Amino acid sequence: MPRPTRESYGDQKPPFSYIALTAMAIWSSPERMLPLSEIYRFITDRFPYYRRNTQRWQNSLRHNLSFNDCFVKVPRRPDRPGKGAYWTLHPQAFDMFENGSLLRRRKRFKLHKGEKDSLNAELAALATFNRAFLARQANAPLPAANLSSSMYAPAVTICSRPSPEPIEAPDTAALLPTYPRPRRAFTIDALLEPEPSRSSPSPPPPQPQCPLPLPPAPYLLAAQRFYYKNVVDFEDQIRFKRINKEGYLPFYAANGTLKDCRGL
DNA sequence: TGGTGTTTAGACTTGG
DNA sequence: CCAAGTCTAAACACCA
Repeated sequence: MPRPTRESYGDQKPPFSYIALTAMAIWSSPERMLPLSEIYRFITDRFPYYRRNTQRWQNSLRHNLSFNDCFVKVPRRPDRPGKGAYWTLHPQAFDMFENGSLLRRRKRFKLHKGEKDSLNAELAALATFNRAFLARQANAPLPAANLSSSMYAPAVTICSRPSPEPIEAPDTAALLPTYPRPRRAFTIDALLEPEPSRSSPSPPPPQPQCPLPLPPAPYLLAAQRFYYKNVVDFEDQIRFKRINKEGYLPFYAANGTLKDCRGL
């Protein structure tokens, strides 16, 4: 029995749920997040079955994105306006599919209320920041370089393996910025690194000169760390060897991307 | 105005 | 058999 490949489905409906297809699309993207239109494109590119009746399955797919906690909507960067947000997988959802099988999930991925509230608060803060940023930029535009923030889609790079370091459950409280603080590059790295030393011998006390509340709890950094710990290492453990018997994906995760298993 | 996102509802499938 | 998971449809709101 030949291995199922993405090409072998032809016009047949692939044995993947919409959740799995969406996760696959997100997973395959370099930044681990995609706008809705790109998710559509991933699916239609790879599975000819979905090139027809688009209204039906796209409605279902959108339903799944909204309904399932495993998908997280990430606001666009303020300097990259466009239609719709980016979608990513919740960090705890990376192991949602048992042993890499995307046929059926173990169980529904459900956030506890506290977790959901916390996540919503983060995203709401990010959206608020966007609005405040745009309002301020309308008065005094900032150089574009200041916007190379990795907090927004699609600038987060989850696929690149960070330098080896002990990875623990992200302590979001520890990642909260302190106030007041001087203006600095608005990147996660910049926000997390120690305050830059100043050349002046007696630096003035920090002034509350940053009128914008910085977004709290860099959720995306947590996602990045979780990805490194649970997905990148995951590739070394399994390569979907039971692909024929149980219909596992013809892909495996490697270096942050999906590779084709045919020929393994 | 069309694409996007949310919500509800019901039917069907699957696993325990 | 029941609960969980999935699929489909539909209505509606929001926004670029």
